[in-house]
Amino acid sequence: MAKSKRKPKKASVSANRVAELAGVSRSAVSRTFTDGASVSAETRAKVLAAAERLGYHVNHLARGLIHHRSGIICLIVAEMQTPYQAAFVDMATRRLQAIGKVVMVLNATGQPANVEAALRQTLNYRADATVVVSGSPPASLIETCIENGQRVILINRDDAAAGPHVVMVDNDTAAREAMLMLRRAGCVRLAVISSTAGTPSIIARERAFAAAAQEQGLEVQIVRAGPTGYAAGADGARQVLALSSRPEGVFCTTDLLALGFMDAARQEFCLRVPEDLCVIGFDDIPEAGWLGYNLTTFRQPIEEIVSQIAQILETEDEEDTGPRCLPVQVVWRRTVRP
Amino acid sequence: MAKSKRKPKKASVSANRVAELAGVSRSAVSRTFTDGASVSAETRAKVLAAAERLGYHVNHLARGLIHHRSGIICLIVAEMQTPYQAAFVDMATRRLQAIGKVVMVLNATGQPANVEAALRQTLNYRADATVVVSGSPPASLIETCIENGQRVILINRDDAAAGPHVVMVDNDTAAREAMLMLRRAGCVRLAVISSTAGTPSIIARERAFAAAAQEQGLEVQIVRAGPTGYAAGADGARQVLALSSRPEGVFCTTDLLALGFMDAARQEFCLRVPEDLCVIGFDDIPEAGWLGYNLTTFRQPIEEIVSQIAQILETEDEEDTGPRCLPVQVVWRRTVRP
DNA sequence: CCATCAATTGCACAGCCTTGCAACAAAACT
DNA sequence: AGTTTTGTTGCAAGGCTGTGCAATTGATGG
Repeated sequence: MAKSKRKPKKASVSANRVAELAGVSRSAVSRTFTDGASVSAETRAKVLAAAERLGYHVNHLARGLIHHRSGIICLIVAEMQTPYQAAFVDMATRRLQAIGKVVMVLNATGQPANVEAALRQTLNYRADATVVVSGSPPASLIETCIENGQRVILINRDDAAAGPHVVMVDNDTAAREAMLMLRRAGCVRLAVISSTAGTPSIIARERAFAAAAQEQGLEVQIVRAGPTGYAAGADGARQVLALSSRPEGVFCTTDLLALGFMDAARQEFCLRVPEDLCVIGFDDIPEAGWLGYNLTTFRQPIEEIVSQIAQILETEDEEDTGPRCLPVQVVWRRTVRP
Repeated sequence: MAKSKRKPKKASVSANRVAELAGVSRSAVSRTFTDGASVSAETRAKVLAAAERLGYHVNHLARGLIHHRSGIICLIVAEMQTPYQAAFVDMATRRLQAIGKVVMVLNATGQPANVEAALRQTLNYRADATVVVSGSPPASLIETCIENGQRVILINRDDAAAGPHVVMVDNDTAAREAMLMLRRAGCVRLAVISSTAGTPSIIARERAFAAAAQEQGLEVQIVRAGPTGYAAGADGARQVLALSSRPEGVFCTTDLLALGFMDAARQEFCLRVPEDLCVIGFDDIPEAGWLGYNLTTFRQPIEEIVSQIAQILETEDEEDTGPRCLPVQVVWRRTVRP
């Protein structure tokens, strides 16, 4: 009588009905739809015909019940409307579908509690694996996942020590390279435009850039004007360019920050890029290549990251191969003087 | 023996084990996790304690098996990396999670066959409903969905006649309004920059704009330079602005097209917007509000669309309320002279 | 003290599928 | 022809949960 009570509509057609119509046993139907099972061509044909006529589709819920694996991969993600995350989800769904998986997207935007709720769903649906792109899941829940035979794959977040698989990108090398690029362009006063999000990736980029600069005896100003995004980049520009000695070279920890920064620099401070100011981003989102920006940046190897995920999924053994670190590639465009 | 054979890892903990540990029947466990079931506070507490200790999570696969509804909503989408689609998926996952559903994303980018495969998965997992955002599913499969008691919700595609629910946006009124806005800004030579995608929405916008212009006795040039996106917008500009009598007012059927168009117009033809050229877009993606663009456009009411979806899902009766058409709102910025 | 009632609990079945096992038929071989 | 091999097929059990029904319990009222 509760509000959640729904009438079961029309029961969907089951293997029983197909078997009946085809004049074979239910097992035969099952085997027809199971790879590698032993069925004669004749019965197979009969079954397929009957299935087609009735609109039968194997119930993956029941199948998952038996196999202890549902074929579902959970993707825990937040801020999905940002270009980088969107591109990632796009690529991931495509690749994982190609290897016969299906992706359940759990949006963990907002409170950290949402990550926990998302991870719970993962367990409820007996997902084959969980890919965490955003947010930091509580260690206890990760443990539960693993104890239940589930795999957890962390992308660009090395905080959780052992257990889950980790795929990350070589933020350090990239950030150091960025510093050298600005240095070679003749920039002396440097700044990092970053965000208050404080994700492992962003922190790593800030730190590595600052460390590299310090080794050269250069001072770096770090500005975090808000949550990662265009607006924070623009605000960062307003903070940093109003100073008497404005920076000549800027490393933005995200492309979106870089684009906001450049727009504010040009519109509100009448600065030219790269003549007055060199800018480097990170991610290589599509917008970075637009005519108005031509942002020099580092390409996140999304395809490779997803390939690593696919590879982990297809590997039998639970060997902890340690974190996999992928190189990033610099994309030269026109916001840094050569 | 097939390659797909996997060892079932560790069997996850079932209600049986919890019942055992708590010293109650398995039914008690089940009822503890069922809303509105009759359990004493005492046993409930015992069960919860045992469940916590064992890391038990209700198996939604088995639950779905009984209820004939899995709690899964399938979202069939393509080109997910584009800002509009990404924003839609973001909003949809958030809202649907809030009403206790979980979203399975099926990427139908590429061949039309992919849509069919996606719709099959929908049936395999006994989804409560399927939301089609991209692609045109074959009518026969939609029929199968409905026969199996599943709901199909089409967004911005009115092609399928009866049966599924349809939520769409008032493209016609918006496009006519766009025409009037350009007219009032004093533009006489008009153009529509569109794409070769040929989705119902885009076609509707083209047609309505052209019809409105014709009523005023104005000629309109329609250019489709490629698949919907930034590049096609820039190419459209190259085609249309190279002519001797270039248009003064341009309606782009998508913001992404508009941004590409504007960039090419400014960079490659040294035209000023809106002094030399007025531009109107459609969607109101975040990029449209960036400082360098300030694009006047029409806001797609994403929240309202998703609200409609939620409302359909929460309605008991399968009454076909006919297509729901939502108004779009004009967002005045600075690419059209007032 | 007994009857009545409500609340709780356990049993057993249903829901849909996969698969080991055994039975079976046909084909291949000696 | 008899025997072994190979390939099919059906039976039945198992996986996990929700729920109708009946039974039990405790409380309430006369």
